[in-house]
Order: sequence, then structure tokens, then C-alpha cells
Amino acid sequence: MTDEYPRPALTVDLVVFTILDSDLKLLLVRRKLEPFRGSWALPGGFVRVEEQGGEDLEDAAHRELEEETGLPRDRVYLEQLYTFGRPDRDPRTRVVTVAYYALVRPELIPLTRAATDAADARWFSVAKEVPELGLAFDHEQILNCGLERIRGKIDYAPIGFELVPETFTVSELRGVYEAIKGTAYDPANFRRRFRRMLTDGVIVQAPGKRATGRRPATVYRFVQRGS
Amino acid sequence: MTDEYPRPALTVDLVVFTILDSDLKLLLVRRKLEPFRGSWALPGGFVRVEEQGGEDLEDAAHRELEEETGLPRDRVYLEQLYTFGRPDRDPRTRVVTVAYYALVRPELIPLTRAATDAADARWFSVAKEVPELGLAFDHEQILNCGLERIRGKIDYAPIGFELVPETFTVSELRGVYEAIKGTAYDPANFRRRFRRMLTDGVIVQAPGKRATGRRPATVYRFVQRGS
DNA sequence: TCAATAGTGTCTTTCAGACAGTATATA
DNA sequence: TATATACTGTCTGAAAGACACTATTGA
Repeated sequence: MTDEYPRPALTVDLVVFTILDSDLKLLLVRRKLEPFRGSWALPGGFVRVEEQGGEDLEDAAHRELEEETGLPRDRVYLEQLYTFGRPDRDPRTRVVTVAYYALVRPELIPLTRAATDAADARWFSVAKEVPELGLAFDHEQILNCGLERIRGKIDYAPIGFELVPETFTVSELRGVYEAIKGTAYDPANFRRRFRRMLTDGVIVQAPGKRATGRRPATVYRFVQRGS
Repeated sequence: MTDEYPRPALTVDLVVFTILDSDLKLLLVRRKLEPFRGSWALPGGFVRVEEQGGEDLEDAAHRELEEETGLPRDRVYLEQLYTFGRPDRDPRTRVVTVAYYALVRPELIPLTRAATDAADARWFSVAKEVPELGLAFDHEQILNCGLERIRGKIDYAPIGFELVPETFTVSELRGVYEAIKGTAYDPANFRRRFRRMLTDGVIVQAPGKRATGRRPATVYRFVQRGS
């Protein structure tokens, strides 16, 4: 019954973001095979499918991320983005891809180095480097979809905390917002929003101070629900 | 290369909403085949896939909607929702489904009648009837995903206009918001939000008046961008 | 002491919720 | 005339943008 219909190949692709030096970065891998051999592309690959069983889509995304970049599955924030299935998006055959976006804390960036040598993965500046690259397939479109999503979502969901160390200062968090939105925030007004999160219990003060600039700043910790 | 991997079956499923008598309704079809034979399910079906070419995912969604319910593709608002791929979501074989939600203007409801006789399609009250039905597969989860989406999105995007006739009164639009959100809106405050849309040019006054209740109400028309 | 960042407070505008009150149609 | 709905206006509070101001550190 279901076998009357031809089936498409199914992949997952990942738009992996981090922030380094107050700049939004995207993780790309260099393609070893045709088509687009030698081009930079989003990490991703085929979903493991069996007649009965196989892996869930989100598991496939985590697995591909770990395999291709070395980023551990349990420490990366992952969320489904959109599914792309234009008939001509892959020149070989019909390939439908479920795109996810991932947010990587800066502390984890060194872990990608381990895989870098093997898989040729690198972080690129979204604003300054990626536009020149000419990504493989429709990956530019997928990236833009991811950018739109995080730029919209950061205004109402606590995804900013996924791009900052476990403890952080107000300025560091503001830097995340500025890197994502691409605009400057008034430090005083940002701090006020922040203080509301504090009184709402979304954030608590952490011990110690951090001396980044001139005067050491208070350090905070994000309180996820149920911990 | 790509043919080394087994492929999943790929379907689209549709969460189709309308509003009738100030109540949010969902369009369901009765299954004629196993599994879940006789159960109510979301309209949907297999994406047409060929080695080279075939249809786009959104085209597949429009096609299935028209085939199964008679709703014309060019008059229904459609948007991708989420992709579901749990390995056990279909007992037969691995089936991944790309879910869409659709918004149907009340004027189009009679068009579903034509297909009703053939395909056994019916509108159900989301609040009062659907919970008792026990939908096929994971369609309850897909429905909840669609509900979440429109309840969130109506606050910042003009999707409410997709559930109202071409010309409408303030009360009618308020009824849409109340049906979706499941809460009452203060008529005076809602009217103020509405007047801002008017001054912003999102809406224009239409000729005539409509006598629904006691006093005839002014009629408006939504101005989509670029017309 | 100076410069730079941390941090506070104030003014204004915008908008939402609550709610009183006026206007106009039909039964 | 009664009443239900259409429609207007006002008060209050929450929150954002602009911006002046104080505090504390390192160089």
C-alpha cells in the first residue's frame, strides 16, 4: 500500500551558531564529494531509516552534529527549524531535508577543533565571511531561515542563555543580543530588562565578580525551570 | 552514493481550521483503510516523488487538501508547521510527515460539502468534539502543535483576517480572536487595537453597514501588502 | 587622575486592561 | 420605550527608548 509510492532521500541539516568576539559565527564543513565538492556546507547527513524503527529526527540531528563537528549531543541546544523539499534542491535525486538550528556556548568551541582536522569544519562570521562563500545546495536559504528564527525568538524566549557561559555578566548577555540582532542596545535599558528577569527568578546572582573591562561586574546564572 | 541509504515514506498532513458560530473547528476525514480504519484523521497523503522532479512540499499539501476536502488551493492560507518522524508513528513502515496548517474563510465551508459525500470529511469543534474522537496516528499531537502556533501567531501576525469574510466588522474579527484564544476580549480595548490597524493602513473601511445585532456596524476590508 | 565600564534614576511615549459613558439600531 | 450592541473616552500601570548621572576599578 505505502510501497506503491516512490520515496525521497531524507536528511537533516544543521545551522550551528555561536558567538565569539561579539560576532555571530556559523559552523560549516567542507564537502568531500560531488556535488558541490570543495564547497562549504551546513553539517548534516542522512537519517537512519529502517522498515521498523530507526532513529528519531532530532536524534539524527544530534548524531550528525557530533559526527561531523565533535560537538557533544547533551550540551547543545537544538530546535527544529523548517523542512525544505524543492524537487531540484539536490541535482542527484529527490532529497528532502529537515533543518535544525543549534546554539553552542563559547566554552564548547574548542571541542570542534578535535573534529576539525578530520572533517574540515570551521567557524565563519555570519556577517563578514559567509556572504562571500557561496554555500552548497540551498544552504544559504536555510541559514537565512535560521537567522530569522533566532532574531525573532530571542525577544520572547530565553535562548540567549544558550550562547553564554554558565555564569555571565550583563554585558556579556547584551553582547549576545547585539550580535544576533545586529544592533546596539542601550546598556542602561538592557540592564533594566535584565533586573526584571532577576526579580522574576529567571536569573540568580552567582558568587564572585568578573573583571573584563575596567570595573569588575556581577556574575549571574540562568535558572532553567525545574532545577 | 545516496542510494546506499534506505528511504522513509514521506507524507503531508493538514491541520485545517475555520470558525463557525464563534467556535474553532477542525476538518477531519474518516479513514477507509488500515491502520486506524474508521478513525478520524487529519487530511493528508503521500508526496509525489520522482527521481528527478516531482512536486514541492507545499504543492503536495495544497493538492491533498483539494483532493480530500474540495477546498481550492488558491483561496486557502497555508503554512508549514513542523515535521514529525518518530520511528513508531506509523505501525506499517517508517513514515515521516511534514505538517501544515490551513486557515479557511467561513464563506468556503460550503465547498467542503461537495467532497464530503465522496470522502467523508467533516468539521468538528476543537474544544467540544475533537477530544472525544481519538484521532489516528499522532494526529492529536500535530493538532496541538497547530493550535499552539495559531494562538501564538495571531498576536503579532495578520492571520486573523484569513478566518473572516473579505469584508467584516470589528465584532466579527474579535470573535475570531476569542475563538482561537479561548478567552473573551474587552470590546472597547479590542476596538482600539483595531483603530491602530486602521491608521496604519492595514485595514480600510468598506462601503455599507452590516446589521448583525442591534445596531448596524461599520464594515472593513483587510489590505494585503501590494494591492 | 583619567578613562572606561558598572550600575542607578528619571522623563516621555506607547500600549494594554478596566471600566464609565454615549449613540443608534431593532423588538 | 427598552435593550443590546456599536462606539468613544479616561484612568492606571507595565515596559521601552533616550539620556543624565553616580560608582568603582585599572592604567
